Amino acid sequence: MPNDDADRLFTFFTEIGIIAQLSRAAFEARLPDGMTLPHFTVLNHLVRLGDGCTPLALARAFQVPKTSMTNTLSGLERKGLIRIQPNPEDGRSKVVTITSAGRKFRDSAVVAAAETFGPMVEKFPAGWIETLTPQLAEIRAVMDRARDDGPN
Amino acid sequence: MPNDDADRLFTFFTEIGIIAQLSRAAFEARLPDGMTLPHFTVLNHLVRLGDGCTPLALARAFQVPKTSMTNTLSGLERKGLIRIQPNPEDGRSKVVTITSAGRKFRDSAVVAAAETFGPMVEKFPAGWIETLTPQLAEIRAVMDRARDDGPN
DNA sequence: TATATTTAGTTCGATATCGTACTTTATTGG
DNA sequence: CCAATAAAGTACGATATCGAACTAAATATA
Repeated sequence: MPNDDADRLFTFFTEIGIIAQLSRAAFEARLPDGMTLPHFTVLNHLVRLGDGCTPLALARAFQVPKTSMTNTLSGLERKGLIRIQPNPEDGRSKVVTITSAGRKFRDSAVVAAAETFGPMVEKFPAGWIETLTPQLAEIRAVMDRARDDGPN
Repeated sequence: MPNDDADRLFTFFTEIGIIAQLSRAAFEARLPDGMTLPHFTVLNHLVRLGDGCTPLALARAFQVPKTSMTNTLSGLERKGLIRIQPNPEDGRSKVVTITSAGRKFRDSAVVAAAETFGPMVEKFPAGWIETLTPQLAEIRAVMDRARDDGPN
């Protein structure tokens, strides 16, 4: 790879990183007390894609180590936003379900997100989000595959 | 903001966040021992934009709290990759300079980056990086401005 | 000039992240 | 059926991140 290509790539990932950091900080600033973005993200996933998945499935969905997911889930359970129960179909694993308090919290966080990002998005050029998102999704998919191939 | 818009926004930032996470993990896996992405990013900044800036300037450049920058810099100094000296022009502040070991390290990390991202980028659709990067930069600029306006 | 305010940096404490190693349960191969 | 291996989850330790409060130095104000 020529050096210029490396530079461009690096710039690209740097922009991605800074946007991720800024959006996370902006969103978390609106969240109550000890709640973090991962907490909300998990609740959102449970609402949108359904209950009853295992901790490991969640860890894979968000590309985090399972120890990180253990920590996130225990925080949510401590706050009464989810329940973690033994999996009747597999003694090794558990099943995560969202509580009604969890649903309520998620809904109010969606409102918070709207308030955080609403004023911002009005200033983005029209249609960018719609065209960028699928492109980013594809880039993500490529990176996922590269990762699955393992480090060669 | 309608709910659909909120959803789209959320999806967008989620993709951004996952790409940031994947790229960081892929890159750090190539870095020796205790080196992190922020370590490299600071060295890269010193090489590309020049030596002799203050810790606070670096913290602002990367949008991190100054306490985080203190930690990053002390790690780099411990490894002999930078020097931190008193600022002769301002008794409160310090001046950061990169050592030759730091330069050498940065150069080899650039190679590592090329090896990490080279095989990946070949699989991205041609030209995407070139068109996406300026768009992301503009989105980032909008978010920066929104942040500077402060919480209203 | 004397005091108040602002600025740069650090220290400290709380929490997040994540790798390693472990326990428990399932699955596989003989 | 039994041993070997794999898989799910957790405990633990190391480090990163970051907010609050602090110190020291510079600047503003009276």
